[in-house]
Amino acid sequence: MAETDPLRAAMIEAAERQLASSSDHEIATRAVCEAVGVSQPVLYRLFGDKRGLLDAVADHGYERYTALKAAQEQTGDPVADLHAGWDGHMAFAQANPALYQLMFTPRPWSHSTARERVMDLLVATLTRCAAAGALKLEPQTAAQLILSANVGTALDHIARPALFEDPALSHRMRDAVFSHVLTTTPTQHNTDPLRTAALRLHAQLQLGGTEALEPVEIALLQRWLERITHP
Amino acid sequence: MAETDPLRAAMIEAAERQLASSSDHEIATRAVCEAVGVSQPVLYRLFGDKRGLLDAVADHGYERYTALKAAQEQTGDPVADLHAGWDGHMAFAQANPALYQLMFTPRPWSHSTARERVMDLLVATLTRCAAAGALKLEPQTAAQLILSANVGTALDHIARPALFEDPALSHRMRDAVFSHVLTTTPTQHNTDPLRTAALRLHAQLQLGGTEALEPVEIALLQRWLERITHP
DNA sequence: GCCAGTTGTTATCGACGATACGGACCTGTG
DNA sequence: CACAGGTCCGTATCGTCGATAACAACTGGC
Repeated sequence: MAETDPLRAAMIEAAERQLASSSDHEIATRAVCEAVGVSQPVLYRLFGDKRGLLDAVADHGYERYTALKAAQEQTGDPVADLHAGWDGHMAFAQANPALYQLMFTPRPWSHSTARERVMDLLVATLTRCAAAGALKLEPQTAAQLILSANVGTALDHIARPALFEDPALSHRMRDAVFSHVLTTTPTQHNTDPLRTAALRLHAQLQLGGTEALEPVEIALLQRWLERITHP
Repeated sequence: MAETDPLRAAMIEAAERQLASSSDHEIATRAVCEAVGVSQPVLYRLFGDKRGLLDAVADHGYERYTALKAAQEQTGDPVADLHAGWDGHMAFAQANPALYQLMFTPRPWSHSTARERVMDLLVATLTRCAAAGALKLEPQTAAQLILSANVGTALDHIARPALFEDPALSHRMRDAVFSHVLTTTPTQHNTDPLRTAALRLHAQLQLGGTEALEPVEIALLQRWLERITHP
């Protein structure tokens, strides 16, 4: 899964540098090739396309994104991790605005999986929240809400960077979405207790599994729990 | 303010058509000129730049946006109008995905005022909500929150258009933000009543003004109210 | 040793954004 | 009517870009 071809990695990093320093958030294949001392056909053999190069840059951005997150998450309290995750997302957008737009802005032909992988990261944290009984929704739905709000806020901040100086707006949005997604107190059952219990068990199974049941039985049980929690 | 030059308008519409039908959300100045039967230098004299043309297309998209909104708002209940505004925004994004991205995605060199004007429209509706005592925040802050969430959700839907078929996600986001911005019931004072009253008076003055005070006095009063409502 | 696959080069193509230049057209003045 | 000034548009062209064809050098396995 890691990058093995050093030339490929060098071109990706050169493209990323050029993307960050270009005024119009664009890159030129020629300049990328010059920066690493090879000729154009090399790029097209490695990435197939300029789009392929951009996809690789976006996927590489995901590595940087996870590196930034791995340094701050997993404090034991999944809800606290969730808050830190939101702020880390905003910090990443501020530090790499062009790369951020490449990763999170829709491109019609993109084959990059960066956004999906960020979603998976978020779903993992949310599943831990659900296991603690702190989640009102299914992790998948909650993740879509949180990520959309996070991206929308970050893009607004990128358009007017002065907003980054005052985190009030970002925190307001964060609280608005989180209060709609999380239970006010971890052990409170302010909705249907059956549904809450089912969500919690589903998350626990997702995280740790169990030795008491066969894998097939677990799979069926999970589908039953989804039928309880979904409609 | 309206478009007077028919040639300019024709080029904008041609560019918009080409933008909507292009697979990569790009336009070619040559093709736009061919579509209206003129040559390239005409475009550069009218718009100065390709960026200028795109800015004009974005601003023209704002006209279409307001036309869609004027047909459905102003039902007397400003909160209902606010809900319809959110759904109308999503419908606009679904109907014109490429134009939507041009209008609401950050472009480093853009001089388009489309997003600011959409903000102004939203602030106007929110001011009516504040006048009805239904707003917990200043209209400006609430508008930033709502617009960012709306854009984030719309971009997510554009990236995966299947989401448009089920409005559940969009409505969940809408409720999350609105419940953070609006009072649960219009006459309820669930926060500092002084602050709420000040917000309400500020909005009323913003909307209708008064004959009882001189303009200078009103201006000073508004500044006092802002000092009350702000921290 | 040789052949196939890999890896890189040079040279080139077509499309694009942008511009220099010249000519047609209108307009007002004598 | 003739003519000068400005406005408006087309022709031709430049430099850059993404992409590819054709060819050359290296490598490993039988």
